[in-house]
Amino acid sequence: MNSEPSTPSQLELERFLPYRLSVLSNRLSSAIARLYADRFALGMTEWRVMAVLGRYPELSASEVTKRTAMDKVAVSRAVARLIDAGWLVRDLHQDDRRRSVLSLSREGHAIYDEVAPMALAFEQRLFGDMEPGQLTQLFQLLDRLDALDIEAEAEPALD
Amino acid sequence: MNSEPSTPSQLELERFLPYRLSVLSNRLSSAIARLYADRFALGMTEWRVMAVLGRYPELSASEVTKRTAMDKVAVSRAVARLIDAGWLVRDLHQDDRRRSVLSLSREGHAIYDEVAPMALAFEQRLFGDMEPGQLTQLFQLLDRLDALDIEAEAEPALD
DNA sequence: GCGTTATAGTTTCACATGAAACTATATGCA
DNA sequence: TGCATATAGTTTCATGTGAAACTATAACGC
Repeated sequence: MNSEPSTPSQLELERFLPYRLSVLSNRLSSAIARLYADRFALGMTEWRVMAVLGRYPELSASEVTKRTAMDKVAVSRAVARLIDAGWLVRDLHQDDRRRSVLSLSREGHAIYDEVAPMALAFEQRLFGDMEPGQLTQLFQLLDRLDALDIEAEAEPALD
Repeated sequence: MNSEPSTPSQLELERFLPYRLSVLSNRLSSAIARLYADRFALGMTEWRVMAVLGRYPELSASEVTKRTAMDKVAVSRAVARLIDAGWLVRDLHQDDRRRSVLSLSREGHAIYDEVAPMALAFEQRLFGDMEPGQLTQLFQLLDRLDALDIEAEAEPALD
């Protein structure tokens, strides 16, 4: 699967960047999931919610939605399961009773404290030996792509 | 969502590369899917099968599986749907009647000829303005990560 | 205040997906 | 040959997922 980019005129899956990213990212995601799925009964969506709340407690569900780039249905379900498991507590916002206020429970935080370092070590293992400059470039690329308004492109006027 | 890498000790989703890749790749995939999902009744798995067979006809299902990095169940289903739609034809291998021999039909190839350039244009729009050297580095990074034996890491001995 | 509209979050439904079981064919070996 | 094992591909089943509908609360306009 080696490759050399150069404005190809034929679609070559191995050299097609969106495809390469998709395959890679799926591999990484399931490898990371293996860090916690077996030991704790924890899916990727649930772990993402915990990861955000471990760092930023007291978020509402929609704030979690924004930070995790998951949709609100997924967050709702993940939160329900986490509360059910006792790893998350939900309060209501004082001034706006529609909003929830989510935080990890003591047990949830214990899991977070165990899983987060494993995730970081994993990342370190993958990218740790890159030169700082390259890493910076990679992040700049990611930032640039994130900022791109991709959706509007496909259809001139999407309803 | 800006970021600067530096062996962080806290898990910050915005700076966690596997997460960033996952979010980006999902965005790209659905943007590309929008290129064909509406116009033709075509899912991502089916398009990937068509993309491979458009370039390399006469593959077996398991060869498609390898080239698309999809699992064989997904390929099997995609192939069934594509045959049903009349975009794919399946023969049996002469010497090994377990193996199928898959190729796009005339209609399937017409669709391929229409979608493939759109996909390439999309890629070009995203990555076209990168410097060649940077692109080469990106591909080298992808190749390196693809080659990494990630799975074995999570559990010392996975049964 | 009161009707309209917006927002937070949940539930429903229809569909996609992966693991495991299964069928069919081929290969290895006594 | 005939039995064990491997491989190609399909089907089944249980679970995950997003879009749309829905409920509840808040904000806005008059």
